[in-house]
Amino acid sequence: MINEFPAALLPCATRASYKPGGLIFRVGSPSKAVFFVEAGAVRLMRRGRNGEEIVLYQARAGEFFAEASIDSVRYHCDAIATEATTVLKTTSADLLRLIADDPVFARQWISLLAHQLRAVRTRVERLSLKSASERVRHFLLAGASGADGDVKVNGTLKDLARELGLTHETLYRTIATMERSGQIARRGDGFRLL
Amino acid sequence: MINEFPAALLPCATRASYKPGGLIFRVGSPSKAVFFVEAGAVRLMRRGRNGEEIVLYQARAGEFFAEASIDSVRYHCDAIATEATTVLKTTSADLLRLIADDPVFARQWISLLAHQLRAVRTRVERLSLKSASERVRHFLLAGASGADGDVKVNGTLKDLARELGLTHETLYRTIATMERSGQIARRGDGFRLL
DNA sequence: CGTCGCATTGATATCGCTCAAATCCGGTGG
DNA sequence: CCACCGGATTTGAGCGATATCAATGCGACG
Repeated sequence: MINEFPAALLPCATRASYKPGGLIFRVGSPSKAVFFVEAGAVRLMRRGRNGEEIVLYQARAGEFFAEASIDSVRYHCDAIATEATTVLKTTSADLLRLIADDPVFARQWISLLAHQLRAVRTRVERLSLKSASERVRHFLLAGASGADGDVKVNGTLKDLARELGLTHETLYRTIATMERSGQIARRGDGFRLL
Repeated sequence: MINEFPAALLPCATRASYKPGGLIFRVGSPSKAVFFVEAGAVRLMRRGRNGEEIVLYQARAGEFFAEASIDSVRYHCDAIATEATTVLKTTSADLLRLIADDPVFARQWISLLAHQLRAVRTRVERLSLKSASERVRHFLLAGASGADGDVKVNGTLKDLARELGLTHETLYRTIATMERSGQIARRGDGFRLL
């Protein structure tokens, strides 16, 4: 897995900084670049016809975003910095050149895309669950990476609610109910499945 | 986009046939191969804890599946033929060799993964919509490829319901309501957004 | 001709959404 | 240091949409 910006691309990359709420690109604009988050966080989102926010992806430090736009003409979503953020951006052309010239990098890039694909499919699976508590349980199972089984939540619970396809009120209530009935334990921003 | 099996892989590929309902691989078994559907259809699915089916992907003729398993140890879902199906299967090792040796194929494979990624993200967006009619509308907008704006539904409406994260009863009712109120038109297995 | 699965519609219950209000907490400016 | 502000968190009340259970028709297929 790539979690550093490839050195071979550094010469062609440009650095950009954004304030919280800053717009990086907009849905429908020509997709010329692929991005890498150096620091901060970026939210990829679209708006439904009623104006509700749909978060497609939340990219954090060390992650690429808009990776799939290499052979797409336009961006399919808005990209907005949720905090103070610096990104590196390369043109699709440069990236394609590196892929063509460097088989090792091509292999890494394929791994990256495959990993993303598995992650998004996991999310589809989660959103296919009909009950709120099942989604929370699925989330905790998938994220069970912490040593003691604790899952740390990045960002606010409100953000998590959006990721789970729930309103924040429902998520708060669901967490409270699951905690009371002894299904999960909570410690600060960490959760554990019991 | 790749819609034929790459000739360079043919020597290393093996062909297999399955009857309707035949099991191709099971969740948790070691992922050694990547598959290509020659004819028929394959459903990638998991089961929730209540036994309900969650369809992750429906692969049809000319499509790969389990593409993301190249650098994964185990399959994360079941693969089942929904009709009489023949597949070509290659080992991950052979595929990786081709990627390393043939930059043009590597490029095509990256396009394939990027395309899959966009498709799954579209589905996440759809599942994030809270109302049944919004999901139907979103589906028809995304699939608006037909000449006269008609979207042909592959498979049964029951399958579509699963893809939209709805029960089949709700989908039937939603379609009926939208048709009565003039939002969509229906002609056999084709639908149009008005 | 019987069976099986899809399509369709009805009745009902439940879960999550919506609107609303109160509290908490971190940051900011005076 | 304190007052204030905005956003997150939490809980309440009520409603509506969707799931669930149930029944029927229909076509395909053996």
